[in-house]
Amino acid sequence: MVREPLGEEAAAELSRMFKALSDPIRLRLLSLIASHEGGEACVCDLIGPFDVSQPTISHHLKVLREAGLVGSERRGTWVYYWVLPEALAKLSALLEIPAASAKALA
Amino acid sequence: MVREPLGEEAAAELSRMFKALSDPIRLRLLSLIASHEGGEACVCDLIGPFDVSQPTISHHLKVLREAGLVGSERRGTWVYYWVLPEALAKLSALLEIPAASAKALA
DNA sequence: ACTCTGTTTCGACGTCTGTCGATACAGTCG
DNA sequence: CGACTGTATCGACAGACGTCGAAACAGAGT
Repeated sequence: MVREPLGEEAAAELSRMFKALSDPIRLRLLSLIASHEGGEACVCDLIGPFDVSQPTISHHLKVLREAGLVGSERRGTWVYYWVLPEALAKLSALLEIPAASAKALA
Repeated sequence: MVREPLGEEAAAELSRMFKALSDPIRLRLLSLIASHEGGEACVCDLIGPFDVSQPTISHHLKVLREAGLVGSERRGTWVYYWVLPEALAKLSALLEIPAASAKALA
């Protein structure tokens, strides 16, 4: 991000990912999934902690999935979600500002 | 994010920052500022690269500023913006998923 | 003081987003 | 097959968001 001014297409794709993270419920969902034992969680584990309805949680999970941040799979009765680490790593790397680039050190 | 399930307040604050990054123009603005010589840029440097009006750019800069991602200061005729590295570092660290936590390695 | 340039604020408009209840779909177990 | 549980989709609605043109504000220079 510091080296190149970030082209239009790249910015569009990245902004879609960040948009998925721009809701407090989705952030908490992601951290619940990531911190869940085995690295994955069933939808039924994700409804309890929130005050919103089940369809709303389902909607948020869909947003996370379509942003490429989580994967999902049905196994029998339940649907499991897990985090896709490459996606988060991509965003994390983008936000790393080399200390030498900070204004204070210029 | 992997260790603790991310409390409501923390999620709310972080989601505000991610929301500021959820627009392609704001992402490009941020990278333009970060990659600009000296680590800061004048608003007049930030208008040219975009197809939107100047008030719209000003609006986006305000969003970035209120999210705590950039600082700004008027010096004479021009207003300068710079990135606040601590804020980006905070988000970057949040998104770092230890490899051992990935589902594939569980 | 006046004007000119750079920047922000204001008011309005159409679109997108989060939420809900109701409903449909998927699998399991009698 | 039929009922039951878990999950996704649909349709609707209120509120938030990105954008614009017009207007206000801030400094610099004449």
